[in-house]
Amino acid sequence: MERYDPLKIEEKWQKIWEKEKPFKALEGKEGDGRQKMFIAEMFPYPSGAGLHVGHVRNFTIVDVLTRFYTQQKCNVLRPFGYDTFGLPAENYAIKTGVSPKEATKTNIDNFRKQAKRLGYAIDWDREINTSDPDYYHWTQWCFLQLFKKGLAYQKESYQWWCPVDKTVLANEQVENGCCWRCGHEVEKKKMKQWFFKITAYADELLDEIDALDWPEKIKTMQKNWIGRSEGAEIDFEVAEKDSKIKVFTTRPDTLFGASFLVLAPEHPLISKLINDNTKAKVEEYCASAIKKSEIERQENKEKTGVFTGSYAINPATGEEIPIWISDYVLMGYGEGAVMAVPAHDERDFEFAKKFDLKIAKVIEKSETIADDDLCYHGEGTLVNSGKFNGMDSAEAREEITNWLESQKIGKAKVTYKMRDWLISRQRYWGCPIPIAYDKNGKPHAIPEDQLPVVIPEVEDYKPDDSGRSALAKAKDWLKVEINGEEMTRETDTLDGYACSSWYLWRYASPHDKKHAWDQKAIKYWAPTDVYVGADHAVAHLLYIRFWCKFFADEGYLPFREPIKKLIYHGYINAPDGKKMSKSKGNVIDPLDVINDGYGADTLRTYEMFIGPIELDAAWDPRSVGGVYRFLNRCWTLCFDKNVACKTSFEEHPQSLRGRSEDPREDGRNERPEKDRSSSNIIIRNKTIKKVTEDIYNGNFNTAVAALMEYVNELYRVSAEKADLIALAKLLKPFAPHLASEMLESLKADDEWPVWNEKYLVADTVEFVVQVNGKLRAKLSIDAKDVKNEEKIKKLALTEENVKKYISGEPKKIIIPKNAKLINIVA
RNA sequence: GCCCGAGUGGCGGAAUUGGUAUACGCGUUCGACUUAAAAUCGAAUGGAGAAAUCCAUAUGGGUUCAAGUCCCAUCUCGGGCACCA
Repeated sequence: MERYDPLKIEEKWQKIWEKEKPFKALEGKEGDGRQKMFIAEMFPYPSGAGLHVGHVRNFTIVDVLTRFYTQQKCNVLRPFGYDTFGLPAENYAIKTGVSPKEATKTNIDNFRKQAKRLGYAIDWDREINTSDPDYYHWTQWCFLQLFKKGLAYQKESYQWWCPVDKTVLANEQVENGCCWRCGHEVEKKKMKQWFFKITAYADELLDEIDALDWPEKIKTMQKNWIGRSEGAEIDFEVAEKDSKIKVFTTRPDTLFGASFLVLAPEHPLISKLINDNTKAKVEEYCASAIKKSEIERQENKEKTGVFTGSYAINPATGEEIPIWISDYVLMGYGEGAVMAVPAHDERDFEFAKKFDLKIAKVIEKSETIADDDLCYHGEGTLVNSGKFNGMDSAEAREEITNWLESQKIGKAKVTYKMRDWLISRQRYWGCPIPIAYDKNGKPHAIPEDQLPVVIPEVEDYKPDDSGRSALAKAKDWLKVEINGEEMTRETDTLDGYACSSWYLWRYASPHDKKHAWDQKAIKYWAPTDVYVGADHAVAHLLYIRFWCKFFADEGYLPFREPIKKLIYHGYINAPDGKKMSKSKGNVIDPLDVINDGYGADTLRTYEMFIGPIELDAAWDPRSVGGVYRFLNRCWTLCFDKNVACKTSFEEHPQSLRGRSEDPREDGRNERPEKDRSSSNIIIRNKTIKKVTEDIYNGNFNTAVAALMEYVNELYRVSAEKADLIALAKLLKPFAPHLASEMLESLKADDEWPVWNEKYLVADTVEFVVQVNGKLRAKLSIDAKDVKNEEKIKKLALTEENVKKYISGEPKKIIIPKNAKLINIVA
């Protein structure tokens, strides 16, 4: 027998797949009648380091599903692409002078080569690359659609600015007050920037989460991120001045207890509220608060603030209340101003204590609540609240809101934590925003027939502190004529997340020169049936939902949710459980694992076996060896005739067909192999069922375990040809090269096998006998008697070891429907 | 602080959703083959005990004929959010 040589057989099959393209998605009529499946991973950023084990986990999950559905004769679209804009390529360019375009090409070539080495069932004719002008042409087109509808707009405001990468960042890209890319502390900078109005879809994004087949964890994170709060907007008149301050509160029921107002330091009305006495102090406070970094704010949560010198009038009590400024009030949320109710809000309470402000109790908690805190923020009964006294707080929220509305000084309002999506980046290596400015600085869309706006080559990629990207250095490129008018191009590029907010739809018609996506193709393929990834729980997965809803509204998409099922997997860590990183020197290179002689099949199968897919897992080199042993045993079973098929194939012509699971009802039951064979049918059918269901449910680790059990069992009972065929078919999604080799030698196709329920039951069934819930005996019951409770009871009660624990008549005997078990209560 | 998860052998992890706890793999031990080693094959492997049996799913209670699974409290770890009014 030839020994298992993964490197040799993998090369052989990869050559065949390269030539025959068996994974090409069928178009139009060819695919008719088959169920379509669109499966994709979150496309990778092709780094210079090549694939890492995390990519392999990601891509292998997709591959297992792709092959599983392909073997079931579905028409599967499994494309591949590269998310290529971004800082690493640009920083590499700054360091080495190699253009990002060139570096990207090298990296893509390497990624493609490595992905092919892993034997992935990819339709390579559908590759996309976000930095290809043929692609970003349509990213710019998408931008213009949003711009036309007013959903892409400019706003001057304070934004997170990374002083190292010299660009602004979206809220989602600031982690613990630091830049998500370089880790440096971010600063606030006031700039005019482009935004996408994602908040216009806040309600729909929230409402449709529940129906998605996504992990609960992600759904909860998105809900929290959107952060919907219901409450009221209330106008407070400023005393002796002709202006109003709007506040947002979720507790209008506490209005009578509002004893001062607090504004955010960025609040636009501040300049009107100060007087000669307070001016200097207020201006100093605001300037320093705005300058504070997020980390400084987090470290020092002690309340600070300053009095403006003005008073507002509480519309409920008519009382004059002081207006303060504090950085605990955020300009970006609600109205950037709050009515402070220190008796019933922790933060207002702290502030009032510190600055010795009035605390007025308006909610009486019920006596059953043991809460001695001076500040009570729960529900209760209204007191000191005029005509609302005695009312329940929940009811009072509605009643007071109604009263405010009748007085035209307030109304019910819903507010979200989510802000609009900041998309401007002051970087070179990104999709240029297709906008130009006229002499007056007014933005105009670049006409669609002038797209794409191609990234110009520049000498120096380095950004500076000007707040403009390196594109500003391409002087000729900056000038553009629109409708005969000379204009200057926008030099900001789009956040990379914009490029990945529509790429799934591009896969439907990746080479379309006239449209972002072809209507017929998108109708057939989308939405994505299964999407696999890690990370990006909020940002990417929220943005793509937002664009989907927008383009559905515009009539370009026939669905409102882009992803039916989401598989969100954990990371693979180093053997010590720590994150793999170059600096720690604990990185496992998947290509090394392959080339060490284990091969791609072992690597793939190991990563599916490593643990539950949603959990992080630590790399264990010894377990890799265990999986290799398993595949080796499969090989031996199939190709070493001394182990496998001790009875030669020719004696069982009926099982040569491989598909029949009913070979023994033809009068040949007298054969001595009868017993062996019937036990083979049972384990074979059990395994087919288990593996099929596990893959459906994403339990890849137990699917592999079931295959291992099957192989162990086949070593014990010795395999029939039908066993080997079933094994190879079930193994193919995980170890496609080995399985192909086996199927070729067995002269079988790879159609997914089907189990037959009637073969799942053996002739005799083992019953467990419990006394008071403790295992005391086991019975062997004839399959035909499993429903015969009287017989089972009788048999159980005659067991010596059962009698021992029973004195007299049993009180109760329970035989559950769904378990082979009898429990005697003595 | 708030909101989610999760705690099972020496290790990674199974357990039909309330029904035989520890599948599968790793590791360890013994045996076969070999001059020898590797590879491979076979056996054993939660703890205590000679055995019957008893004790074990983070801890303490509870519900149930029956709890890893459900309920209450506590502890520990991981993740997310974090002055969002």
